[in-house]
Amino acid sequence: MTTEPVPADRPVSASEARAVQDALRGRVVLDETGPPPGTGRVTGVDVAYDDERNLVAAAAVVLDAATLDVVAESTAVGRISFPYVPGLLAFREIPTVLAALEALPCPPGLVVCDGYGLAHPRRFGLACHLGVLTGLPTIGVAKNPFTFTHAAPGTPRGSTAPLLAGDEEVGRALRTRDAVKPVFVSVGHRVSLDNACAHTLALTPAYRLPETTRRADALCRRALAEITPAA
DNA sequence: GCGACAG
DNA sequence: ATCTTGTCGC
Repeated sequence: MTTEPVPADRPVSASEARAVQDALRGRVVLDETGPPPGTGRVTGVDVAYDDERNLVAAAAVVLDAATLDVVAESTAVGRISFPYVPGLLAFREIPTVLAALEALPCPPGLVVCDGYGLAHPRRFGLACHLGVLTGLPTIGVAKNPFTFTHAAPGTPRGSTAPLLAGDEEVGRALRTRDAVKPVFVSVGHRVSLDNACAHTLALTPAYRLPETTRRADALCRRALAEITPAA
C-alpha cells in the first residue's frame, strides 16, 4: 500500500501562506485608474460560515453600475479549509469566492470585496489577492479600521480621512452616510484609490455599506441556510 | 513576551 | 464571521 501525497495546491500553515503573499504581491497593478463609476457592471462577493458543519458558502452578485439593479448572481459551497487568521483572510475566503465567480453567466466587471486590499499588514489583503488571481479590477470596502489609524472624517457623506499605517496612506475612511461611522476603502488591483472611493459612493445611495456587499451578504447567508433546510 | 487584529 | 430580543427612531 502506498501513501498518497497531499496536493500542495493551498497553504497548510500560516508561514506558507505568508510566503504565497510575498510571491504574489508584486503582481498587483497600481497604475490603472479603473472603470468609471456608474458604467458597466459591479460585482459584490461575500462569504458565510457554518462552523458546526464545517461549511462555507460564497455569493457573487452582479449589478448594473448605473441602476444598481441585479443583473446576475451565483453561489458556491465548500468546506472550510483554512482558519481565520488576521492578515490571512484571503486563504479562508478566496477558494469558494473563485468558484462563485466562475459560476457567473457574465463578466463581473469591477469586483467589490468585503475586507481590505492594500490596507493590510503585508500590503496584500483579500482584494489584492483576488485581483491578482483573476486579473479583474478589485477594491476592498471594510467595516472596521483593522490595525490602522485615521482621523474622523467630516460629518457629511463623502467626507474622507486618510487610513494610515504610520505615515503611509494605505486606504481611506469614507463617510457614506451623514454622521454615520465611515467605511474603510482600499485599492485591490487595477483601480486607483480615488476611483475606489468614487465607486463606493456610487454604491451607497441609501445605506452605509455598498449595495454590492449587502446583496452578496444576503445571498450567501441564504445559500448556507438552504443547505439541508428541511431534513 | 503580550496584546491587537479585515471576516 | 457568529451567538441573539427588544427597542429607539426616522
